[in-house]
Amino acid sequence: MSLPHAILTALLEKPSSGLELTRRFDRSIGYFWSATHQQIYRELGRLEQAGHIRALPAPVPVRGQRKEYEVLPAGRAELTTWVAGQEDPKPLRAALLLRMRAAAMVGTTGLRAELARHLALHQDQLDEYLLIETRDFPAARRETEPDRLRHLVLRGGIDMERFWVEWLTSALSELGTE
Amino acid sequence: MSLPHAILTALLEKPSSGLELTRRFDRSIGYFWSATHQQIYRELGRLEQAGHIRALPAPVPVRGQRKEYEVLPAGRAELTTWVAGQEDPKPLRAALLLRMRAAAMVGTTGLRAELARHLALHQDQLDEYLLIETRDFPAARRETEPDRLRHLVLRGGIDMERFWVEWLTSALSELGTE
DNA sequence: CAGCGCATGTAAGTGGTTACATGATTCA
DNA sequence: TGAATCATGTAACCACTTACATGCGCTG
Repeated sequence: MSLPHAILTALLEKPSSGLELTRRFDRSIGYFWSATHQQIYRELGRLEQAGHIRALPAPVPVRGQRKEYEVLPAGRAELTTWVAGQEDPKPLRAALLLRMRAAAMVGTTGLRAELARHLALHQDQLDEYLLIETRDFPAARRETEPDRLRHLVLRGGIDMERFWVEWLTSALSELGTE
Repeated sequence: MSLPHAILTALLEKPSSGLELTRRFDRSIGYFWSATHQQIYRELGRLEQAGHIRALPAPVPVRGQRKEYEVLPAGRAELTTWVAGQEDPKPLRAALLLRMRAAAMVGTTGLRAELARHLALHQDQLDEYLLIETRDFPAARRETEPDRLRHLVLRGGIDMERFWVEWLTSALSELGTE
């Protein structure tokens, strides 16, 4: 039940339309909670139904017409409650690790290429995060609490990508060139 | 579409019944691809249907009677093909990071406790993995390729937990005691 | 033979993915 | 005015989760 709270957070940061949200999920929010536009529209409907958000007054509500949403007090309250809640970490779900374990039984044919491909992808992602860090969080901007929190989140993404880059590098070197 | 391949791998390592598989998923396999017994039974049915596995001959096939499965050549071939396949890494899905980002908007009340709780959980998991490592992968057992691969997988789990422990530690210290 | 644990299943609900549909706006 | 793009949505499907159902075998 995290998507609605992801949307509430995004809308608190800045009121947006469905498509704007989709783009912001593709960029920042989606780095730790991705969502497609179909999910987002469905959830926007539910949140409006529940009285957590509302569409800003528009002349005529027609399909295809841009609709901007903002968070209502009830929505902010809901999010505040959720922040204080508990949820156990989900066990890791890594198909690549599974592939490697399977390779232990049926041979490593084709595995190396996939490891190298993932290494490149994670390296790219890491570079992108580091770019965002220098752009959005220069030393001067790490003063206020909200900024420190958002920076911590980004640090999480950065360190996660570092983990993958290091693990993949060592895996490739251990597998050798064959 | 990874669950059937997880099951094929497990059954290649050792033919098992549904419940045995469930237990093994709770232990080793589930550390990177978890599954409940309901998923496993359903998938066993599909795999048998597809001719990838078969139930070992039993006197009378009755409900409630233990059924042992083994992998057929077609199943091994399917797994071999899958190992050589490609699949992009799924974006991270971490509710805790989302909570922190939400906290940047509505305040950190209750957040610290949850971070501390997760830290303890990840620390425990890390300890368990390290125990498994010393037990199952002493230096002497890292010779053969299958063992080296399985050890790499475990190393992935270990380093992932280390990442969380380190990130949570630094997050807690940065948040202060308040 | 009652109760409990083992083992295999069924059913309903939820969240996420993929494919497609439709209206509005802009611009060549 | 036709095509491309923006924007909002519907529908079908699939994997996973949660709750429950049923049968076997052992033990007190």
